[in-house]
Amino acid sequence: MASRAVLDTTVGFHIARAGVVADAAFDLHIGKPHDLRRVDYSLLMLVAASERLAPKDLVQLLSLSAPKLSMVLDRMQELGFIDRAPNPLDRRSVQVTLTAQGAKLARSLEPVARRMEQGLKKRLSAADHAELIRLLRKLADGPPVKART
Amino acid sequence: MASRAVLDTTVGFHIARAGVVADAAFDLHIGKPHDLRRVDYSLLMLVAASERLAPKDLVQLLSLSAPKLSMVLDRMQELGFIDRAPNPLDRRSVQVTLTAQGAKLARSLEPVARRMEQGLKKRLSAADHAELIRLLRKLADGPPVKART
DNA sequence: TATTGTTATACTCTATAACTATA
DNA sequence: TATAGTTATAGAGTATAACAATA
Repeated sequence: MASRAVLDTTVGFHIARAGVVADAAFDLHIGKPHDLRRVDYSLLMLVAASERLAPKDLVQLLSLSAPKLSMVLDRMQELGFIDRAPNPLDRRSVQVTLTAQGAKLARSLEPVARRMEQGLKKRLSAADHAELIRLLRKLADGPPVKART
Repeated sequence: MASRAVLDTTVGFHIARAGVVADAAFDLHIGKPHDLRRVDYSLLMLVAASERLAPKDLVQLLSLSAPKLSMVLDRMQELGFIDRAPNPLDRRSVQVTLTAQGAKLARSLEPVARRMEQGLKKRLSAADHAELIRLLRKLADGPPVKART
């Protein structure tokens, strides 16, 4: 039997495997109980943290295509969690804000999210948890992948 | 502006963001040049490492549904990279093996995969890279998420 | 009756292009 | 002409259930 050395040292493979666990934790604590998808939750928390964001910003922050974001915003608006209003300074642009209901939901999800992370402490110590996030951020925020100039 | 403390300490959010970078590196080095999807590549390398695996094993290792795996195996078989044969000890079960062509491809992808990981060294030092994989494995292989008994 | 694997189906996600309105 | 956002469409991924073969 050949070695699994290659796959075992491939970061992407392990990110995908860890993602399965993180997704299960999300579904258990947030997705199922609150009927939210990962992208709904992330969008909600990002708008909560920034007060108002343009779709363009959210496309960047969530790594979504513009069309997909439009659909997510449609759903979140129908659910009454967000509002869309034209930006008075540039009427091409839209300002996304939370409704009172959306802000209430975001606040109520904060302790839920903390419980979710606590649940992962069965697998990762607090130090491991912090270090994992530090390394994931370093990978995500580093210089672009291609651009071999 | 409210704080992003919650999202910033949510492992799943950072796994998703890092996954974007890892996926871009995969597409650049392996996906585009060799016309392989992530699941094709992982399957190829897993079968190469184990000589023969049952679909049941691959479902577990790749976190796929059984129907999706069937479709992946169909495609990889049509491309001539794998064979399927009934297990003589239990004819319900199937043995998946690499063809000569599949084994050749797997070997040729080893240096490519190493180059891909080298490319990530612009973002992560060698020590960071190893530590990140250690923590991701710990998260992926820990005790089940639910089972609150 | 249970297990392995496949086929069928519907639903969601993703990527691209075309379109509207504003600048 | 360029940009922000939406709509339309087609392709790929995902989940569920129904099925066939074997144990």
